[in-house]
Amino acid sequence: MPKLQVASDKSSLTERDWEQAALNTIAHQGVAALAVEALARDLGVTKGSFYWHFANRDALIKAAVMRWEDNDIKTFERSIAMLSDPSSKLRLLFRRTIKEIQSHLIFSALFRSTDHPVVAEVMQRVSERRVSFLTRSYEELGMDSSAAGHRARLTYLSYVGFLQYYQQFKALRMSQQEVSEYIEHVIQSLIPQQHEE
Amino acid sequence: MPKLQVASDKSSLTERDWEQAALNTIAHQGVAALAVEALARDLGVTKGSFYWHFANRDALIKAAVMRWEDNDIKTFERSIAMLSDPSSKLRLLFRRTIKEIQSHLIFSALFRSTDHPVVAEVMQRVSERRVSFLTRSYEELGMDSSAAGHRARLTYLSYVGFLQYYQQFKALRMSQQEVSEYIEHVIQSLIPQQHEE
DNA sequence: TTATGACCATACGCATGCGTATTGACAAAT
DNA sequence: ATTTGTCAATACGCATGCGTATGGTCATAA
Repeated sequence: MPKLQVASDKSSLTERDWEQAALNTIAHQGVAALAVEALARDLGVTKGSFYWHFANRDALIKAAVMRWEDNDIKTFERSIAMLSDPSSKLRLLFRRTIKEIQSHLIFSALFRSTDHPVVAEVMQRVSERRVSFLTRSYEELGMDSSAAGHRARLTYLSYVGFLQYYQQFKALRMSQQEVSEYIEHVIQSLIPQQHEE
Repeated sequence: MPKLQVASDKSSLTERDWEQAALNTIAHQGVAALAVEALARDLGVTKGSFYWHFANRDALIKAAVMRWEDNDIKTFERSIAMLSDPSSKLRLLFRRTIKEIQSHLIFSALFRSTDHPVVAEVMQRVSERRVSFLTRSYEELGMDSSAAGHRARLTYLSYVGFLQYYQQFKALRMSQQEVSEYIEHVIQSLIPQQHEE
């Protein structure tokens, strides 16, 4: 009979554990660097165990990436989507860029690995959702549909570029302070200000 | 005695030929996908030839990437640097994003491969040069030093993000027309307008 | 206490890709 | 005509990494 695995019981591994470890590797070294034998080593077992839990490497990637997407959606809906003022939404979203680093690192790594079909599919959906959200927010701030769409793309793509730059040259330049100032500049530059007279 | 190779003489290959082929592969499949045996196949020879021209794979990457950087600098200095009006410089630079696709594809591919030390070094220099140029241009347009720096980063990183998105989902969405409109929106949004009264 | 199912180790086959060693072909110089 | 230097083919060794096959351990259910 199947065993009921409790969180603290680390006597044996579950699919979840493997997916979690996979996401960790992806975050720091990218999808290409994800090797099952290395992963098994990290988890203190051999790959004989891996192939009991998953059919192959691709199945792991798929499961891990979809778990990330799921978590991404839930986190978003528990925070930003609950705000009503569009300007506040955007500001919070922008400032989020430097919090919850792990999730952003995964995002960035996945964005660079769209040669893998499953990853491409997921990043497709993620991009669409985020750009749509941004477009709606800019429309609510009074921009016309066309401008809002372009501004949404500009916003999203500057986010993509920032993460890539920040991740790859991280030991480099730009203190935490500078990053904060940069984000505030972006807020000033991209979010239309409401001058109520 | 060494043979003097003319451009049209394709009876045998030169270092340049290998570097050119390497850059082409990098542009379309990234640095990681660069394999000497596959490259030799593309050039119609075997790898026995490759190791006569280069010590190893890394030497090829280094030579190819540095050739690209060199060409990048020269192209820049032959066009944009020659303009005097900073606003014109920036506009031309932005609109360049959709021309000379090959060079942009290489840029984007290299930016995703900074795990390779030589590539990291080159992209480091390239990034610095471009951000510096943008910063100076924005300052010439009247922005203060701090704002100009941030705006330069925002500009550069949105460029990085755009290329990555455009490359990876290229068959997808966004017609040439849409891209043009997007670029014009970016120009409007990021370049301060001179209202002379 | 025996049997079953969950989890893992060991050992293998196979493909890819780097780098080396050796030999060959062919043009230009002597 | 012979030699020398340039470019390339062939064949090998080696490492990595995927996937499979098979057997072992250990808890729990019967």
